[in-house]
Order: sequence, then structure tokens, then C-alpha cells
Amino acid sequence: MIVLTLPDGSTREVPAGTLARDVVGSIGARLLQASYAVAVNGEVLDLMTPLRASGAFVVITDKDPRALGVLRHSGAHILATAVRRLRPDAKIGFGPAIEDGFYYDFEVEKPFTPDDLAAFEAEMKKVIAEKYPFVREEVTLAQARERFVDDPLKLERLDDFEGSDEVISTYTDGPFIDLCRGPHVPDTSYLKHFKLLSIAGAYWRGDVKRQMLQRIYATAFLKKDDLDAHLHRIEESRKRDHRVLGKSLDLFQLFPVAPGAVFWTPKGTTLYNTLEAFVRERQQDAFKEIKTPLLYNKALWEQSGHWGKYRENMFLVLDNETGEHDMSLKPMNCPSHHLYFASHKHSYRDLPMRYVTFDVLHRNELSGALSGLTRVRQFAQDDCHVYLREDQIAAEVQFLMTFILGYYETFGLTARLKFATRPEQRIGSDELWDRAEGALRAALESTGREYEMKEGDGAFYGPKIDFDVTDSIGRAWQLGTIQLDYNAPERFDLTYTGDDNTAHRPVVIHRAVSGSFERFIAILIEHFAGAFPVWLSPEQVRVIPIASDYNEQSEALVQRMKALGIRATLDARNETLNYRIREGEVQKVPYMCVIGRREAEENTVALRIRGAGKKQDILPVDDFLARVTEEIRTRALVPAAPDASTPAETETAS
RNA sequence: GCCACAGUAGCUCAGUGGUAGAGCACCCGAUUCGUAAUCGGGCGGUCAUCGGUUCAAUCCCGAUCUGUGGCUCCA
Repeated sequence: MIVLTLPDGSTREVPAGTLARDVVGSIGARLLQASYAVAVNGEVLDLMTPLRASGAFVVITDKDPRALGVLRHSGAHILATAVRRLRPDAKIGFGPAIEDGFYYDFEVEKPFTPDDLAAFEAEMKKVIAEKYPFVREEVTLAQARERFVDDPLKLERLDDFEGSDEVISTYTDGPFIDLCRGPHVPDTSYLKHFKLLSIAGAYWRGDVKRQMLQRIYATAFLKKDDLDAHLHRIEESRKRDHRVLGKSLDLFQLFPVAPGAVFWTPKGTTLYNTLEAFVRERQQDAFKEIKTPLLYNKALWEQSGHWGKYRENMFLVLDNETGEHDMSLKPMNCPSHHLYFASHKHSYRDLPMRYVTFDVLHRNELSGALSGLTRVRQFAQDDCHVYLREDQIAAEVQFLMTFILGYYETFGLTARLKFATRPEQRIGSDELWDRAEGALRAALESTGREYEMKEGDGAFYGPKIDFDVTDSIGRAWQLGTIQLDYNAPERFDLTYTGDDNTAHRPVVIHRAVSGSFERFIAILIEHFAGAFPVWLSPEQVRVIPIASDYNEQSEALVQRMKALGIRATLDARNETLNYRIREGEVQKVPYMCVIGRREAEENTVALRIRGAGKKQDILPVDDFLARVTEEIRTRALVPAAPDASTPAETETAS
């Protein structure tokens, strides 16, 4: 007999070998209907599993977040079942549940087409209707090899089990059998709300040197509403895609003759400069900005270690005199800063020394990796290197973290911290890494903030703290970073003079806040759906005279705003008021001032706030100017981004 | 770089083996308007580039470039 303890503390005593579903059924028939799996001592098991151990027993219903993972994994098998029926030649790879759904990888002679996708989805519905049970079997390695004799990818996977005592299990649903650890839902009919999303290429086992498989992405949910909401979310993020908004709001362009390099329009340049000015303002006291060369001899990269580890990502430049590609555009600012620090003597009293640089960087990214503003070949960072004594690390990390988090807060972005440790590809001794990781971790702990671990994800020269920022629709982006570096000081022979009048080795911290301006702007565009707070808006106020009689007053108002530093424009075109209002809304101008007879006579403005519709405030010009000036000065998050359901969002921007 | 898909006017897109069309934008004219598209007229394209098949190619085929979804990588 075994004893199962339910969440309410009650216990059930059943013979060993009783099926999980019978235990669930004995608790309640309705409960059995609503259950997807069970968990015994935290391990998720099929309902068909014979129970052999006593312990905590939890029924996994749709209230349990683990139910969705089980369902999606079963969905992957159902997908493979359908694909195998229509394309018997397809060899199966892996098919896991992922964050938003599931995928399955296939090796096929002829790649799948979008038409295939529709056919597979239809076939899946048949498999679901047939209500095949998922049957688990435990087999020996030899038996498994027998069963998957026609599936080379599975055979390769089975090789990993050689000499291991791990249990090998297979799952069968109707005609399809897969090598799988499980667990699964009881039968195929459990999958009700799903959608196949896309076809993509994926290397077998993620290895560039291996063959390309065809991956089918799909999503599935327990409830129809959840699926609909998810599909709606996909649609929403498509609408706020920075590449789409960048075009309709006229912020930037990309030309085929300059792949991966951004052409900023006047409005985009204003946005960019406003951001940069903000960073400069925040850094004016404790940091020293320097401008440094873009092109360097390879000697610098040999010293920094980039020539060996990073050269394939660098744009090499031909030196006509030597006939060699022994010059390179800089892919990062670090060596420039080290060069400068090393060029003169420093006292321990002057540390920490913080250099910042906004120079243009070039990285030769794979052509297929380029995407809008988020992945480019030419970009700029708000890059900072801090040179400090080892005893200053904790205080400096706290200082930088406060700086970075305060910056994000201005935009209404929240950040999660990740601590990343030594990667496989690295320079420096293990002793040095032990010291660096220990010091950075201690500094991080001293802030009292929560953080996650990212083992093996550090920079090749040191461990780091990454700042993952969550935007307004819940997507995470890695932006800022604090990286501790004991290697560069050695390589560049950096020193400072201590109070004992001898040379000491400083430590270097690499810090970026925005990541890159390009990518940060992409995130801001999507975060605000193009409706920037007034301080960031390229155009802050648009003045619209109702008729040409009021052009003069309107022009005077614009001039007055410009004198106050407000980015104001006049729209006195010979178009209807409705037309011009609509255009201002589509362009997401935060404030529109309508000037007619009443306003001209009373020296007021009829203020239309972006996204607020017909509702308008009539207020004295002076009050309006004071309000806008104050909002800009405080970088207030106003006016709020309009709800995505406003007409401006559903109509095509002109 | 690899796999798949795409490229038609400034933008969004339709279309055909017999050298192209809409809406918006832009220009001109009328209209002087009270909060999301006034009306009329006009301008505008080597159908991404190069090559092939064909009597004939924007359309079929191939290569190249660029973009998109992924893989890999990463700010």
C-alpha cells in the first residue's frame, strides 16, 4: 500500500500500482474530467501512470500552470501524427512545448509550404476527433532502436542513452510513436484550442554544421478565450512593430545599399538626439565624456584579444600602404577607453574614473540576423567604462544600478536582473574568474535585489549583471549591462598609484544603459506604440487654425512656443479641420491646439489631447504653455498612450 | 551564413504569357470649414537587378541583391 497526501492534508491509502486516474476518479468524477495529469512529490505524471510511491499528490487541472505545458507537448505529438499521415517520408526530430506554444522539427526532402500548414492543421483536427489514447511504454535501448529504425534522428538521440540507466519510454497515439519522456494528456481529444503559426528552418540540435530541419511553430491553450487573446496579442504587436510605425511616423529608413545601417529622418533624429541629451544630462556630474577614433590598427585588437576571438564580426579595412586588411572599424569602445586611461598616471584618490562615449560602432552581423532597428551593423551605445579599486566594487555596482534603474523608470519600463557567469569561450585564468564572479556577486547581493542566474552567459572577459526590461505588452528585452573585467587591466597594463606610492592594478567595469540607441528606440516605439510622452515626441504641439483668418495668431503662438524650446508646428494647409485633426492623431502628436474666433479673441487654445477624442479643454495660452513646459521639464509620462482600440490604430496611417 | 517565403507608383495593395491598375500621398483648382478623410482635375511605374526559355516575359526558369519568419549569434 502507498499513502497519498492531498493538498488539503487528507490522505488516501491505495494499493501500489493503482492508476493515477483511478485515484483522481475516487476523489470526484468531475475532478477526473477536469484533470490533465497528476503530480506526485512534484513530479508530473500521466493519468495512466501506475502509482508506486507515497507522497504529496496533486491533481493537475486547468488551474495548474503545468497543465498547459503537458497539453502543448501532447499537441506537438498530434502535429507529428498529422504530418506523418500526409508526409510519410518525414523524419522526426524533437517536438517540445515552449513558452508560447510548441514546435516540432522534421527532416523532409521537399520543404513544407504554407499550404501544407493548412493541410496539417486540418489533419490534426481529424487526429483529435479520433481520440487516440496516449500510451506510454518503457523499453530497453535495443527495443527502442528497433522501433525507431527508420528515424535516424531518433537513433542519434538514442545513442545518448548508451551506458546510462535513465528510463527510456515511448508514447503512442494511434498510428504515431515517439521517443518521449512524457507526460501527456490521456488522449488526443484534449487538444481543443490550437493554431499552427509558421514554418521555419532550424539546425538539427541547434548546430550550424548539421542539417537544416523544417520546424513548425504552433500555439495551444486550455481555453478558447486564451487562444483568441494570444492571437490578438500577436496582431497587436504586429501593429506596434517599430518597422511599421517607423515608416508611418516617418522616424527612420533602411536602404538596401546600406544593410543594417539606419538612416534617421528629421523626426527620428530629433528623437535620437533627445534621448542622447537625456543620457548626457544624467551623466554630466559623475562621468567624463570623450570622443575617440572609429578606425584602429589591428595592434590594438591584438592587445584587447578581439583579433583572436571577435575578428569575424569586425569590419576589416584595407591599408593601401601595406596591402593588408590590418585596420578595423571598432566594434566596441572598451579598447579606446583603456588606451586613454593607460596614457597617463592616476592616483587612487581619483578612482573611480568613469569615461563615457557615444561613438558609432560597427559589427559585421550575419546578413540573415539583421532586423529593423533591433539588429543592425552600425549602432551607438551609451557606453561607459569605470576604472576603480577592488574595494570600490560593491559601492560602484550599487551606484550604477541605481543609475540604470532610474533611467528605465523615466520610460515606465521595469527591469529584472540576471547574473551571468563564465562562458566556455573565455580569456583569463580560472582564479581570476573566481575572483571576478565572487566580487560581482557579492556586490549584487549587497543591493538586496532579486536576481536570476544565467550560467555560462558572461562576456568572454568577465561576469556580468544584465538588465532585462519588460515593455508595455510584456515582452522582455536585454538592455543594460554591468560587466566586471579583470582581464583588460592586465592586457592593457592599466595602473594607478596607491597610497603606498606603488603601482596597483585597477578593475574595469563595462556599463551600458540603453544597450544601443537603435535598439532602445525600437523598444520605445513598440512600448509606447508610437505615442511618445510629450518630452520625447519629435513634434510636441501642432497648432491648427480653423480658417485662414486665424493663421496669423496661430503662427505667433508657434513662434512663442519655439522660443520656449517647445517643438511646435503649424498646420495652416487648405484642408478641412477634420482632415488636419485626423492627420495629427494618426501622426500621434501629443497636443493639438485649435485656434478659431473664440480662441483668437480670448487668447485661449482649444486643446485636443492625443487619443482623448472629442473631449477638449479650453484654456488660456499661458496656462497651456506652463503645463507643457513643466511636462517636458519633468519628463512626465503624459499624455498616456492611447488605447490600441482607438480609430487611429485601426485605420491605415497615411 | 543556413532553410522557407516575398519584392508591382512615395505608401498600402490588386492584376495579366501580348509592354500595367485602385485608394492614399503629391501638384493644380474650387471650398474658409469648430475636433479622425470636402469635391473635381492632374502628375507619377525599365513591374528589385542580371541572365535564360518563348514569336512575345512584369508573369515561367536560374542567379544576384534586399526584406520577412526562424536557426545561429547578439547591443
